[in-house]
Amino acid sequence: MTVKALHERIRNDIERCIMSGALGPGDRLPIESELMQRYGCARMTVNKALSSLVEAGLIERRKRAGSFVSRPHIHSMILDIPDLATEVIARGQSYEYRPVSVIVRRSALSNPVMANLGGAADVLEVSGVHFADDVPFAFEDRRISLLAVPDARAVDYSKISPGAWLLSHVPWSEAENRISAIAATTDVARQLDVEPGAACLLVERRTWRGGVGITQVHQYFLGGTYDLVAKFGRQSG
Amino acid sequence: MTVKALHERIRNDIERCIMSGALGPGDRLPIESELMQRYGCARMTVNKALSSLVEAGLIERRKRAGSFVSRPHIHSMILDIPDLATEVIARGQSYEYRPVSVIVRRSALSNPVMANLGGAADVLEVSGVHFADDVPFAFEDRRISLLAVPDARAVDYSKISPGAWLLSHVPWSEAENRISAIAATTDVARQLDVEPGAACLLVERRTWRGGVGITQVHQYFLGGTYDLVAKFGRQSG
DNA sequence: CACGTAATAATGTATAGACATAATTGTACA
DNA sequence: TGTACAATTATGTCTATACATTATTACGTG
Repeated sequence: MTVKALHERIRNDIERCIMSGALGPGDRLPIESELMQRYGCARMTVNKALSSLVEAGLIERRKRAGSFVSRPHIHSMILDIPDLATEVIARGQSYEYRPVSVIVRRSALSNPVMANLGGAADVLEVSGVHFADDVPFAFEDRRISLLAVPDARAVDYSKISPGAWLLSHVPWSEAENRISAIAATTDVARQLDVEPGAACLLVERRTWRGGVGITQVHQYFLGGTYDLVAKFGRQSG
Repeated sequence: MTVKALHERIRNDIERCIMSGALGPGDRLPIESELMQRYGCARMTVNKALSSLVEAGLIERRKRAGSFVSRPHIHSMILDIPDLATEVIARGQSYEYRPVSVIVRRSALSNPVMANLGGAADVLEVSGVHFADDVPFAFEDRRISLLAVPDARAVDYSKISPGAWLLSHVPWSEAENRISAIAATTDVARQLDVEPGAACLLVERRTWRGGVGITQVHQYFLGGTYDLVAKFGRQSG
């Protein structure tokens, strides 16, 4: 796969130097006019390559001082959050979601959980279990703002999981995931058919669209049957 | 914080439209020449703004067709992995690392764990416990390739944790994290001073530099005392 | 009607030059 | 000696223009 554009070639050249360690954190890059000569091109072309590296967090630039390879921060990595149904099916297993309960709760402003989902509007509470080959592997407990997503009320969640339905019907702009480990409560344990106290991976996700809360969900994954993978090239923060 | 550059202003204007939902996935943006007129600037300026949005994965552009808001993929998010010492201290607690064992293991190629760390070279195995206010909250079990990092042998790990030492002495280019929940083994439970079977968050991290394995670590966090947060603006891929 | 070809509309890349901005370095003066 | 100020250097932004690329649309002929 050859790179055509000159600015991309320049970018890739420098990126390779950084990735291979030939240029380490803090090292200074050649100045624009030197790269300009080396590649026999205009300054704007070099500039585009370097700007792209800045956006990617690979280098930092200071006026009068020059361009420098930035120190990688371990703090931010790319986390892959696969779609449950897709991943299970990709493993050659059958996937199914079975709702446990669906209720509409009149919102009370005093409830802090609700405040996130648009204040005084009603909230749909849907809980259910995800199965792989008819074995439960995740229990989820979700709240959906009926203010933001009135259509969610009419959906038949025995046909489609609320996550899948939301993903394909509601555009969203921001999300936050919190990942931790907890011991299964009796409730969760019963749904997942394990002993209370078994280790579970808990993913708490909240989703917004332009500042308005759409949904929040607690997903309890059976320890060992599921893991999240965060791959990483390089990043600055 | 006012944005100075015009291309950034244009970029932010459009970004806000997308984030607020005024422009939804699939919607078409004005063509360059229209934005050019609207902002009274040259085409290259508009182009820079739009290119930046492409790099950020917010929009996609097709020749002759135009620019379109891209559909967000839930698959990749930014995961924040804080530095343990920094985070504990930020909470106003005291931080300490105490090594449990440090041994040099002659590598055997047949051992698949070793293969990752450079084949036939020796490997340093360091395990220890992280304390917050003298209470253990994480146990870690780490292997360091002495081929990639010969200096690691001479470090006094009762003074500095291997993670902290590596971070400040060894540049790296790639990493992978695998996150899951497990029940504490008797070994881990003893180190963390909990009952065997207690829920733990397990983070397995592997780090490379230009394809050469540097270190791999298993970190067991006491369930509940620690969680990872993945924030998210918008991403495509 | 089908199909190949030309016109067209949009983005993609690149240039050369201009002026702005910021940080460092050097110099001159108190 | 130290400090204020000016010169220098490297990046930051923007313009106006040119030509390349590519997908769509329109057209015209067999």
